[in-house]
Amino acid sequence: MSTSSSLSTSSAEILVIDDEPQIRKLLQITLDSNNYKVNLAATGKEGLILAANHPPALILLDIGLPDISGHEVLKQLREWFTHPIIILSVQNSEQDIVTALDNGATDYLSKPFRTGELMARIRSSLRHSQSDNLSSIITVGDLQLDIVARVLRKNGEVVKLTATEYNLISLFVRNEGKVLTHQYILREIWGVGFQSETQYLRVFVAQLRKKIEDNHNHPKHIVTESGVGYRFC
Amino acid sequence: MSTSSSLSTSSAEILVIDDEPQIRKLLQITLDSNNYKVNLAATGKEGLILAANHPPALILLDIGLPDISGHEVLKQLREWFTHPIIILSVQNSEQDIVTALDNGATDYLSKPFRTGELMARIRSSLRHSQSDNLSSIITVGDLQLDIVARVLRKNGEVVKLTATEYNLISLFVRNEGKVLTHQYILREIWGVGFQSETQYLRVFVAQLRKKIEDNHNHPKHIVTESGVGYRFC
DNA sequence: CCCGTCTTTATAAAATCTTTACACCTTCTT
DNA sequence: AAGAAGGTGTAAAGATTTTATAAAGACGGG
Repeated sequence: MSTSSSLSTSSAEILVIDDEPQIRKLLQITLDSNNYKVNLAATGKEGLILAANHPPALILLDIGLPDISGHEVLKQLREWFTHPIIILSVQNSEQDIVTALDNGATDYLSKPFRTGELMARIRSSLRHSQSDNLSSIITVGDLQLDIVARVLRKNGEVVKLTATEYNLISLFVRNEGKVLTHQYILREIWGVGFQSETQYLRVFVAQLRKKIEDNHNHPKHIVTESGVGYRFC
Repeated sequence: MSTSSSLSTSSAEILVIDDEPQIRKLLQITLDSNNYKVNLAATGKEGLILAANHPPALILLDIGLPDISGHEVLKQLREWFTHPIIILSVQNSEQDIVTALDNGATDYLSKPFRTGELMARIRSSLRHSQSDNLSSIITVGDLQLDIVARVLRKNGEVVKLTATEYNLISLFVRNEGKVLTHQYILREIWGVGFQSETQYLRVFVAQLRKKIEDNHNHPKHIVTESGVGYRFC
């Protein structure tokens, strides 16, 4: 996966998947002038192939594609592609946005967009995905996650976790401050097909809380968002 | 993308569709002196033709037209026209207003109206249609909605909201400045079939106000439009 | 076969949603 | 301008859904 080393902030490779020629043109010019290497795909199928053959540092994906739905492309990409995917969608399609975020989109932008804003988002997303990779230790409050060693520490002491527990806390830590829906978590940890097994999640969240919270009756790290999911702080 | 650039705030083109000569005259003078370019249509048919031949930045539409009903004009316009349409209606025709808003009107004004208020509404609508580029963080006054993280902040602090409360404030924030009818809100949040449950809405608006308004007896954000719906500012 | 881990079941507790009741405020009528 | 009528705000009780937790059963690697 991380063969595709996103180099220093500029000169990173970006894959654009969009069926509208004028948008592709605009993005090509804009990204080019910002020192990104650009690859273009006009269809979902083409995008999937290009991404697989030559994994970019970031993907810009139009959700309204003609051949395969952008949502489907996103799902297939997310089975292996861990770098940022920014969604482009037409205005006011709230449902599209929610679905896309639930399917693992990093961020989104509504068309029409100002190119300046797009560039800011690209920079921000790349910065994030880099710092994820570079510093293998992420610290949140009294917790430290060592991604390379696959170890969690609380106040310096190793917390003994099972594989699933580790995967879960890792997902939480990497998405600090963001509400993760039950479905999203289940898909990330257990895989597609387990999205209705919310009870698994409850059991493992309870176990994690016993191990990482000072007072597991008043959890400060793993916060319940009733009816939606959990948020890690 | 931004091909249909409505120019800088003034000198934008406005199309007035109204059968009453004295209203047309008044609007012509008022708009003119505010640096808008004005086109006038006396009938619905004429208005549709003018709009199609030369799309304006905003349309002022009288709902009580003699030839085609204003509602019909609105519907036909909304099949392709995405810029603001402000409705003018006679007093006491709340049903007309609600229907128009449901059909995609941006805002409404009851005749007789103060020209100052009309200008304010026009400015507000134009400002919106220019920058309705939803970014993943939308700021309105002291509130910030982070759609990606699914979190609302007030002065930087996270506001604890239930799922329904969040859905509601999200709808409001994404439609800032626009009147949302009870029916529309109920349909968006609870789904079709709940459109007569206006009491739900009152309860949840009250709860939201307690959480986001400085003084919930004098709400500044969620404003009541009596008989019609709510407007978020 | 044993041990650690995952899955499933059961149930108590918590949070949220719905409904009711009533006071209050607007708007319209006279 | 006063009263009536209808719309709105709020608290709180009841109903429902969602969540937490323990503990039993199932599974699989060594």
